[in-house]
Amino acid sequence: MPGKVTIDTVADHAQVSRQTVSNVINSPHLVREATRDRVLAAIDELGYRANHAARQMRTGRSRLIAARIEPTRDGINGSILDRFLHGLTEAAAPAGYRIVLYTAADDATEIATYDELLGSYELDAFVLTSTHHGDVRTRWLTEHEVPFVSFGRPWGAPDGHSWVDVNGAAGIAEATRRLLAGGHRRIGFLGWPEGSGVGDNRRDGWVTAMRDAGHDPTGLDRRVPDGTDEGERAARDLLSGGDSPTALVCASDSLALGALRATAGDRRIAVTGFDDTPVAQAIGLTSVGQPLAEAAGRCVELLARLLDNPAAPDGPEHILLRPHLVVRDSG
Amino acid sequence: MPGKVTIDTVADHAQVSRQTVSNVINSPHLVREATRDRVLAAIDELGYRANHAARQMRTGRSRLIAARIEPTRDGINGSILDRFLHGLTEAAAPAGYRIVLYTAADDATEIATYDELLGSYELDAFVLTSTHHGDVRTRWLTEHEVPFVSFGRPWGAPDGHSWVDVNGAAGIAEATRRLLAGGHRRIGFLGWPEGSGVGDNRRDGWVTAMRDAGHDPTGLDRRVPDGTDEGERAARDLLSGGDSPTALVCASDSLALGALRATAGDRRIAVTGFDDTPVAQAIGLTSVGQPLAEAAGRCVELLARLLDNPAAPDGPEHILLRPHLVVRDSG
DNA sequence: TTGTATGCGTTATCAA
DNA sequence: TTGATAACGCATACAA
Repeated sequence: MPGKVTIDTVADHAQVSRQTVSNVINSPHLVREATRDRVLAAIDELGYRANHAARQMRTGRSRLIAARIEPTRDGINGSILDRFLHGLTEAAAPAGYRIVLYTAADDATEIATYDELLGSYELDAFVLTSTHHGDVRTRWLTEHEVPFVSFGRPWGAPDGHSWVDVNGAAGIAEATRRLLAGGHRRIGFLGWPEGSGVGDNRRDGWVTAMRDAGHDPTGLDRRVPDGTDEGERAARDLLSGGDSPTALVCASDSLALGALRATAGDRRIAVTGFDDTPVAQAIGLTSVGQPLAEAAGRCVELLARLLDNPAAPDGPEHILLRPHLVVRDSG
Repeated sequence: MPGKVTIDTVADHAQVSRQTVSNVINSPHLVREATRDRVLAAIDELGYRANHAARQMRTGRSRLIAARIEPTRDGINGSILDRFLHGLTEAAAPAGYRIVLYTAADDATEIATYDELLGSYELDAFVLTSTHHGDVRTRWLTEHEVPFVSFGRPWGAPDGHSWVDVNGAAGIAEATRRLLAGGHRRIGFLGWPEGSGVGDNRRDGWVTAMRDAGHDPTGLDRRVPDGTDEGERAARDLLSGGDSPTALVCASDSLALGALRATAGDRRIAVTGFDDTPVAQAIGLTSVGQPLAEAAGRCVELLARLLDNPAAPDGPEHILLRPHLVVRDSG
């Protein structure tokens, strides 16, 4: 420990005042080049790094962004948000931000956590995930004037904030069209119960693709809670009738895995999943992959812009990313 | 925004000095009960929360713990550390700490990150993961007197620091013994090349269990880099000879998945994996599960103790956790 | 272009 | 048991 290097140490070393050092760091254009070089050299030589706490106290900004880490729900789908977190961490660092983690069981406790986090840590912003219908979190944050971006559209709510999302409908539509191009006509859909923004959107993609190709999707879908067993049951049900589907497009890899079990190795029935999870990779399931790293990067971009222009002259921005189909053996 | 509530606001409200408020918070025993109650009431009423930056500046402690998030290597095994992170976040919060994320491609850049993180954010401690032979990170942290705990033993290095680990050998031994009890005699092992602490340890479990049961493990193992394809090839190789194994114990779920492919649905050949990943759950693979939440909790415990007693009178502590076998269809 | 003075909110030291 | 004062390291307004 070579003694703490503060801005004063640097000032002494470079034979300038403390203020000049501060200017070199925060407003370099105010300082004559020769002076600046001397200060920079001193900073480098001494290994000076601005103390975060002191700066935060003065500016009120912590350069910390909070993000939630999920309490490991479904093992299959759980990994997506983790991958998003990876991306967030990687994108935030070069922008000078760090990611702080928190967990919350539901919206109410999440809001309580906001309150606590903001009160003591003075976080600069939040990245919300898993937005849904009737999401009270966005309203709370807006009312408290906390900068935030959501990964996920504000389903059913006004677009009062910036968000980044992936066009699930487009992804499912692409998967469906690919099957149509492959000669399939009766393509079923396994999705979630009505009312989930994400789920309804994915189903829309299937409906649109079918209609566009002149096929009536009526009766060809089942809507069940997410899960492998649920998917298996629904798929059996769908496949048991007369005129049963020759292909199944699913809203998640869990459902798709269940469907695959239901087809019991009958390779003629094509199955596609959603999210390109490790499970899909492992078992050779064709799946729609989300560009998570890009989504995370965009979130950081939007946030950085938001934080730099507190006046927000641009208004909220919305970015809709296209997913990509990863074709594997399953059809 | 009802105006910032600082310690002075509380002091005014409770008719005491600022210092007394501080004492109520940090050294309650110094304050008379009546005074304390009055202050506490004021704190509650005003919704006061200590400003983190100011406290940090004074005490030099940030109550922030850094942990690495992996750059999504193998999709199958990647999830383990994420689950560990979940546990860390959950355990840290009640102890008054938060987890800050960072990424690093290798040990060298990780050390550079330590330096930067410590210099500017003044993190209190680090949680290391994926310790390995010749790990330079632990030495750096020790030399710089940075408190840290590792999840993973210091393979081949002196136990100079506290760590938490899971007894992989015991887990593999248990899996092996279970197969022995089920009548298997020729039990093969699929592991990683020699030199990886974790891998060698897992293999030891198999060797020990076999020898204890009076069986010679010689020639019954293959050691390959982790991966599904590698596992499949190695399993084929192992199964192709005469007197081929009737069961395969694997060092990872990736290898086990490969082995499962090699057995091509021959249910008589039992396969077990390691880590109880989502993939194992999805395909019904028997696997050894690590108590990740508990490991994370223990890490926080050790860290908290370390940070409270900077003198470290206890010396480093070591905690070895037992994994548990999750039995599924695969044997 | 550079320097001086001040304050951010907290805790530690010391005196009362 | 309580209170006054200083100090942590930095950035800003203002003066030179």
